[in-house]
Parts: sequence; structure tokens; C-alpha cells
Amino acid sequence: MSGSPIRVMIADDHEALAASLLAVLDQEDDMVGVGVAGTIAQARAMVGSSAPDVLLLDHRMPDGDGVAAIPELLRQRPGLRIAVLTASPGDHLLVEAIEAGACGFVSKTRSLGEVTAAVRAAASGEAVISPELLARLLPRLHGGGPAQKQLTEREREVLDLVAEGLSNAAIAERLVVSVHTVRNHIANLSAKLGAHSKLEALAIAVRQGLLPGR
Amino acid sequence: MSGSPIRVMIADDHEALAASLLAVLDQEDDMVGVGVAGTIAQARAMVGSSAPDVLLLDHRMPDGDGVAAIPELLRQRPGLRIAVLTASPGDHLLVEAIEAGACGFVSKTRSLGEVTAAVRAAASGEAVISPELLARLLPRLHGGGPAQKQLTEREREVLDLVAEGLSNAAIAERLVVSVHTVRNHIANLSAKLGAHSKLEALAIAVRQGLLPGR
DNA sequence: CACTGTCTGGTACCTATCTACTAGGCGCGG
DNA sequence: CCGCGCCTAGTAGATAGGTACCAGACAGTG
Repeated sequence: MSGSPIRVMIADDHEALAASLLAVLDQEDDMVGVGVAGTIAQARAMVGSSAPDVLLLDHRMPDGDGVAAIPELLRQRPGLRIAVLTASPGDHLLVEAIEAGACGFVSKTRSLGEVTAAVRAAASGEAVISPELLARLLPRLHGGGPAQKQLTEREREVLDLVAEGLSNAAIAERLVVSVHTVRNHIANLSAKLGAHSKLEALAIAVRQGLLPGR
Repeated sequence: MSGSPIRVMIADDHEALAASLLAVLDQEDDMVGVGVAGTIAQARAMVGSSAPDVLLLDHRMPDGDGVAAIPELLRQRPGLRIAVLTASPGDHLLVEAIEAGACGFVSKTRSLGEVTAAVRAAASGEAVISPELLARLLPRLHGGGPAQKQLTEREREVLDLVAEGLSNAAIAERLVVSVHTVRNHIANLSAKLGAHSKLEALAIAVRQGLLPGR
């Protein structure tokens, strides 16, 4: 830690805020801000050119899901430590990001001190999960496995279309399957989400932050 | 501008980011950061005690809708200039905030320079709307008036309950009215939103950022 | 006062959706 | 090869929701 400073990069679509945070981190003796990216595409480019040690990555970006980009960013720069910046993380997001290779989470609602501490921890190879988030993750771990049923690819696809407000028939048309199939998928994903209807499933999905956009 | 510095306060539930932004603004020669609030309750208290000239207010706060709190904040401190910080503003949010007394909008996705410029403009009594947002507001203005139908109090209440995934019957029970009434409210608000079903109304509401939470 | 908008309650009809259960095809891992 | 999970498709009955009307109570306004 007394050697070269930690090279920190931030990817967040709220550029004014991200730039501010980076400026503040840059003033720490052991850190240097190497850049802000407002899109995933920018982040990809900058990970290559700016050689960051730690990347704070927002999970929601204009051009896609930040979590989904994690594997590629890691492939591009092995050894990079990625911590996901998040406002109100859906339960499954935590698991997904960890599986994708993130080393932790930093909640945007925590204090500056916690963020700088998280950056140092990430740089030194530790996992970073704020207590608040850890509390939500733990039940799933000692639940004996996948306590939280997770949706299949197709079910997620259907859920996305539900979120667009489409009827079962419309969804069937989009996916080129019968309404019966759609009905089954919805019944299944509803059960997994603990919902009793399409509407309730959507409400739950929204609350859990499962959906892109917005 | 050469007199006393502009006293700037930020209310945003992302405290780490808000604190960073404030720290950066504080370094401007003509500004001084006087505080960060993470909730509306805190903001109320601090507006009284810290005497800010300009308040950057997030529209989404843990304890309620920031826009809804604007009138009270202004009553508490007349002359306060409030600019709404926003990530992806729903169309109607723009109108509501202006009507509530905000002097403008600052999109979180813009650069730091634009934010500091916005603060100065707000302090000097000018309106602050970034071009990107203005472009969305204009059509409603020269639309001849309320081109965007706005929901009544009761309709919004119903919409919130819809967002919880409740059935019409459950909503009726909550509001202590008949199912028929709920059905009518939903028909009306759906028409206003351009939706053809409860589900679609919810989808639209989510996309427009009409709903609290999340 | 008359007009308007909102909230309320209602009727009638029709469609969409939910529930429950069945079942074939397909790919993957033991 | 067999079992398992997923995607697919179907049937049938019950319920919720949407459409299209109408109408009274009540508050605010010209």
C-alpha cells in the first residue's frame, strides 16, 4: 500500500456524481483516479487504456446491464478488481454479480469513508460487501443452496415482455410460441417470485430491480 | 457573485456520491457546501439550520417523493432556489416540479461543469434546465396546455396500489370503496396514461418513473 | 345559479387470465 | 440409456378484469 497508488476508475451513467466521487478519491494519498466512463462501451475502452486496479461499476448503464459486462471486462484485464456500485440491489443481482466475478458491492447510500475503505479492501484482494447488503445475501447461502429459485432464460425473456405491458397473446406472438406456453412460463416464474398473477409478478420484479431500463 | 459565496446544499439518498459532489462544489471559489441530507426529513431540518441559497434535490428519497416536499421547503425558507437532481425524469415530473416551485433541473448524467454552472445560474435567479430536458418539456408547453393529462389524487393512489400487485378487489378493500369505483379509476388513469390494461398502465408508470420506491 | 370535474356506485356483456393437470420433444449429465 | 429439467402445447372450468354505458353527491368556479 506504500508502493504505487491504487488506480481507480468509475463507470456510472451519472457522470457529474461519478466525476465528483473520483475527484474525492483522487485526493486520497494512496489512490489516483484514472477515469470516468458513462457507458459500458466507454468502460471497455478505458479499462484497456487506463489500466485501473479497481473499477467501481454501476449496475445500470445506458447501453446495458453493468453486471453482464463483468466477465468481459475481467477477460480484458485479468486481475482487475470490480466492485458493483448499487442503489437498491435486487437480491438476485448480488448473486449474479459475484458469480460473474465481481469482488463486492458498494451501496451508494453509504458514507464516503466506507467507499474509500471499500476501494482499499478491493485493491488488496479482499471481498467488499457492506453489512447492509451482506445481511441480505447470507440467508441465500446457508439456505442450503438455491433458496431463491432463479428464473430460466426463457422465463426472464417472458418477464421482460410482461414488463412492457403486453398481453399473453402479444407475448406469444413476439416469441413465436402458443399462448399456452406463455401461460406456463408465467405460471412458473410467478411461482418462483411468490406471485399469484402476472401483475403481482411484475410488481415484485420491479421492486427487486430485476428489470433493465428505467 | 463577488459578494458572499453561494451556500449549496444537496439532498440525495446516495450519500457517498452527494458528499463527493458537494466537496467538489465547495472547492469552487464562489461556493460553499453547507450540507448533505439523505432523507427528506433531514433536508427539512437542514434547510432551517444551514441556510442554503441553492438546494440540489433528488426526486427520489427513501422517505418520500422529493418533488412533493418542495412547497414545504420553500415555505420554510422563502427565496431558496431548488433545482431537482434527476437521473431519468418522467415527463410529468418536470411539470410537477416546476409547478411546485423548483427553478429547474439538473440531469445527473451531465458533466461536472454543467452542474456548477447550473448552481450559479440558480443562485442568480435564472431558470436551470439542461437542453436535453428542455427538449422534452417544450412539446408539452406549446401543445396548447395540458397536453399531458395528469392523474388525480385518487387515481395516483390507485396506481400505487396497482404497483403493489393488488387485485381490483384488494384495492377496493384497502380504499374502502366498491370494486366498481376502483374499476372506474383504473379505466380513467389507464386512458390518461395511454394504456389498455392495468398491467400496461403499470409498465408505463414504471418507465416514466411515476412510482416511489425501487 | 349553472357548469365542471371528481369520487362514488351501478349494470351488462365479453375477454383475458388463472388454476390444475396432462404430455411430448429435446438436451445434458450420471 | 435413463432420468431430469426445460420448452413446448393442450384442455376445461372458474374468476378477474376490461368495455361501455349511466347517474347521484359534492366542491369549486364563472
